[in-house]
Amino acid sequence: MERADAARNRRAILRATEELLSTHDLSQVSMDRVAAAAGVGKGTVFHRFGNREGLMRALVESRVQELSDAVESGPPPLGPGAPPAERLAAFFDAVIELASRNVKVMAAFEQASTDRLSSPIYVSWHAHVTGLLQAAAPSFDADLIAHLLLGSLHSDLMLHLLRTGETDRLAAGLRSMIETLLR
Amino acid sequence: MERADAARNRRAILRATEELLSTHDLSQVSMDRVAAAAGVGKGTVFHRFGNREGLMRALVESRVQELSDAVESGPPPLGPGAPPAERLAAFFDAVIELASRNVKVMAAFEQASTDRLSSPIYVSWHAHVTGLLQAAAPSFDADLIAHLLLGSLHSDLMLHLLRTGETDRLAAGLRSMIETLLR
DNA sequence: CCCAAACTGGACCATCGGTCAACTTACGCC
DNA sequence: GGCGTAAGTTGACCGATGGTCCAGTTTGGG
Repeated sequence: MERADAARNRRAILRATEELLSTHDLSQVSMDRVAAAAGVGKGTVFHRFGNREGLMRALVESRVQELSDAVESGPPPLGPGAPPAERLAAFFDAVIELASRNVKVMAAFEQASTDRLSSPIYVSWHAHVTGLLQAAAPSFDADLIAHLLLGSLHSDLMLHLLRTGETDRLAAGLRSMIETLLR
Repeated sequence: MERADAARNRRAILRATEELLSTHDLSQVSMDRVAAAAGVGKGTVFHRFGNREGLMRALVESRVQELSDAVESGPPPLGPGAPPAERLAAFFDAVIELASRNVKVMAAFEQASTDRLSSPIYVSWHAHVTGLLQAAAPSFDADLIAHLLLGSLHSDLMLHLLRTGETDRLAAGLRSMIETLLR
């Protein structure tokens, strides 16, 4: 069980981190500053989240939960039921939308992460895409192509495109690419 | 003009950095250690390369020069002359080969880099791929697709695949993807 | 040979992520 | 309602890092 004050602090820390990320440059958001902004001691932050990576992962996870639910048990075309090709397209649309609304958070996580490809989120997304790809185009090396497609969501590119408000272009481009691949 | 001793130190520093990267974990390769391994003072390293990013970029550039030359003025299919689709395939084969032989260096550069997409190397590769893509498939958003394809070379994925000796799979997968796209 | 410019080295600095031991607080239980 | 204790909190502290600075050394053109 988590004590009430602990839960309150956890939320305060997450909120403060997000706030700092959205108003300051990533390199300016140190653990000290997060603690100060959240109104807690630095020790508390580490006690709660283990390390910087843990903090950022928790932040990403809080933003990603909704999507995971929709994919696992929501209505088609995102959830089960629709043809694989349509689910794929819907999934990438959804992830791009999510990522563009949270670029800073994603970037912070990537930067703090020692092994992106092993993070639970990446693993689950990769498994999902691989599955759909296998169903839609059995002749492909689905596992690999899934990596390639997911690589498009790297925060580098997202930031680059977001700066000029072109995230629609990314969605459209990826969509047409998937379409062409599966034809 | 660069003085003789300065040139000697520059080479020693680059050699030492590479040596350290190949034998130690990336996080263990600090600027102090590089300086010590090269047998020079830390100040010299910074005087020469400005900062960590500059060091790593110089290292990557030294490894990439050969490929750039081959692309600009070497024999087809890598150099000018061959049909765009073939040049594209040849280019990615070459880059993957290069990257797999220098993963550690690439990873170090990416990690030290504040803005990968603006680095001269990325920019020139992106321009090259965009040009070929435009010629081979005018209906695509070449600029964007070029970003997506180049994203496949991220050191994350390269490291992941290299650990199990699967870089051929990457080359093959990317090749089939390009082929499918241009058909 | 001489001297200005280029280069060098390493002590020094601010800052960072992370630890820890002393202290405080919440809450299940009687 | 009080109480004991497990859980939580804190900030001083630590070692390491990237980067600065300047007093001293070296180089090579005139």
